[in-house]
Amino acid sequence: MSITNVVRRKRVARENYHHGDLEAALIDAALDLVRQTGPDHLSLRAVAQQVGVSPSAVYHYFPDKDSLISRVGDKLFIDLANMQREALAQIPGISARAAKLRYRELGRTYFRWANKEPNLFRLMFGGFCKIEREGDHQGNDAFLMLTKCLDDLLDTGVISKSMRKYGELLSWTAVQGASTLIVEGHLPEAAFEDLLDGLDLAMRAGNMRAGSK
Amino acid sequence: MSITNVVRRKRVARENYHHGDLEAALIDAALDLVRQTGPDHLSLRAVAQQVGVSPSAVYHYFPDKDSLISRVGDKLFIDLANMQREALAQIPGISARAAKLRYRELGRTYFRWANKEPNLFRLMFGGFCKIEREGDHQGNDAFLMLTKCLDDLLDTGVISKSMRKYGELLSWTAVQGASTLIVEGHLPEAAFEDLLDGLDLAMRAGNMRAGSK
DNA sequence: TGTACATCAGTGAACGCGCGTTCACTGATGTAC
DNA sequence: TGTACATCAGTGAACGCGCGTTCACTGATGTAC
Repeated sequence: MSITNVVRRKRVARENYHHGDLEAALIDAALDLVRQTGPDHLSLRAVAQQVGVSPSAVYHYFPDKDSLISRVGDKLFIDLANMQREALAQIPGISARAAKLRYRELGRTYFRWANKEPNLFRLMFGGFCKIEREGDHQGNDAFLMLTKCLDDLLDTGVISKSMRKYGELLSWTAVQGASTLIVEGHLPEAAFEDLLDGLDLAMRAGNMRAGSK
Repeated sequence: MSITNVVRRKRVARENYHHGDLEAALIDAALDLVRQTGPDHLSLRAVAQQVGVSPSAVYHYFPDKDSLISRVGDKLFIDLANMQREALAQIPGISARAAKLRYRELGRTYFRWANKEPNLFRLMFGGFCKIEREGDHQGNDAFLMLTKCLDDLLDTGVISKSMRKYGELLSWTAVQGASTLIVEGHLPEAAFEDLLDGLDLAMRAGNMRAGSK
């Protein structure tokens, strides 16, 4: 079947009896409902209703409710990575200044995402969706962007060689933890910028000569 | 009513018709069920059944299900703080070495808690229980212990004055984030000790002279 | 010490509801000739 | 181009269930005299 064929079929189908891309529509609807009501409280029937389809139709695309939720989780991780990619694209350049801005912006984007949509953040990190390849963070886009950022910071002499080793780990965990603690009300929102300042300073540990402005 | 009176009444009651301390028993049972099945999936009826009491009895002690869950959350925070207190008590002394060990043990206890009982950890930080006084972390026991640890590290010259300022924030967020990311399968378990190493190094940033072994 | 009574801590039935999942089905669509 | 047929993408009714919450109640307990 040619691509053209697929496209034509979709277009025609969408207007009539067949939905066209029900799978994607279900994921989007589920995402929207999670956003509004939280990851617990998501119901299959509500998702189907939102799309305007019978509950049983869902089972043509997902074996059960959990796998639908997992797919929503997958999409959220992709969305977050895309958001970070766009943020980085706004700050080009190989200067130390640009590298520093990119590093902070990467963290801010992560936090902003969490803070703006707490329920989506909870779905991602609250044990609702299974991680397919455990611990395989290396392969994911967001992690690669962080690695690139840290490499730039090292190359431009902003951070120390000795701290570079812990760069991804310390940055990711601190930003993740701050996001959770702020979202859940354990820390005030302003704490996030403080944390970025702390990370800036921390990442210079080991050779202060290179850490000058 | 005297204390003796209360105690006697409790003892007698427990054996007969009246439960004696149903409120605490319900919280314990709820905690146990959350531990097994996760914070979503907790049902009032199951809690009542576990205690051996009718579902409606719960309403003599809690206005609704959510407030029971919140009470479980409160207890968990207290339990964690107690566990940390006990861990610190095992490492007395005012030496730099003791201070360093206490600092690491504080983080490890937090992580061990999360890793051993993921469902309880999810209840605490997954948006299931309302925080009564938002952002009032200063008052809580665990935070005070962390502050004390960091003061000791500063006094013994292990960490820098400039990083001391960010001590609580950076330590708490990093440990919290690492716990979440490891529990949820985004990072391998071994990453936690790496993180502690990274934090040790980071906290010396600003004046390396003081950071010598 | 014994009795009458108020209070207290629970019961048990019922409410209305929404849930995930199954199943046989139907009507639209695409395809072969 | 027209027709017969297979396939595909949905429907809708039903299943059995467990849920949170309410309400009138009852039997045990504590208290006053």
